[in-house]
Amino acid sequence: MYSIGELSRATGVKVPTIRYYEGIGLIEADERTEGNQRRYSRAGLDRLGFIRHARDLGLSLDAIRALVALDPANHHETHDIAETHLSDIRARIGRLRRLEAELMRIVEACDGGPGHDCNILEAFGDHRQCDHEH
Amino acid sequence: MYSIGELSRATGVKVPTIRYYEGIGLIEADERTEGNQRRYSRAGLDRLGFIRHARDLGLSLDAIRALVALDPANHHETHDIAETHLSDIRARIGRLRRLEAELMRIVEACDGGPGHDCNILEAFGDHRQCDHEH
DNA sequence: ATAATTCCTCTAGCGACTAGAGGTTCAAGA
DNA sequence: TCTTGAACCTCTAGTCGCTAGAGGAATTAT
Repeated sequence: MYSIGELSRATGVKVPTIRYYEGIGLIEADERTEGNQRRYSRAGLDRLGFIRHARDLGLSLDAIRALVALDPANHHETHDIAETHLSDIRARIGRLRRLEAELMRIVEACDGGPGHDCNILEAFGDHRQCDHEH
Repeated sequence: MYSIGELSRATGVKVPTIRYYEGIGLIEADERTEGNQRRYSRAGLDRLGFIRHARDLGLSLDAIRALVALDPANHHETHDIAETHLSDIRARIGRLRRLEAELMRIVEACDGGPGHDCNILEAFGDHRQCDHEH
């Protein structure tokens, strides 16, 4: 049996976060001591490790809740959740790439040299110089 | 002079958001009518447009606050803020690319076919299969 | 004059935590 | 066995960048 602190060190999830997860019904302690302290089994540790990993992958707690509630035999849904998230990530990469291009344009609006004419602030404010919508 | 609704339509920033920006001291109405309604000048509109654009670029309100407080002649700092943000965005793209690779691995852990052995949930939970840290 | 629309302030909620107060329990050493 | 100190407990409130809603006042159009 692990204490909450041991669980925290083993998974990398902070102690208050573990309690927060319990508060929203994502995990539960397997037992409590006489003095009301949480004790976790190996299964509890694995479950939290799973959640940690999924969070690192960027899934929302809601998506994770769906994931852990799944019948392990029913992997269609698991697949769906993973694929939905994959396309989300791809969309985000695309958006960030466009931002990157625009920021490069803005930074290049000024070469940083002294006594130089620089319109970087104007470039920041001006939508019309962008060739894409946002 | 523009009403808050006109400002909202012109910039694409929602009315409650404009009031929120005022609440945190980012903008101010140039005047109030007898009946206490906000009225904005063209300069106010431009300022909000600037903020909108910078938000779209992913800058935090704090970064924007720094940006609008700058002396326009001092473009070193402006440059710095833009470049810092640019490298932030590049780091985020890198991270998302790694997540993409891992999610692809996870999705491929199951071909979705019926009656097939699928370890997608295990793949989700298992850090050891990743070749990178997170 | 009336009706429709926009506006006002204020409070509370979202996700996913994080920080702190104030008090209790546990584990290890003397 | 006692004592210390670390770890634990619950509870509330704060973070960021909004968004939603209540309940009422002002403006605009007919």
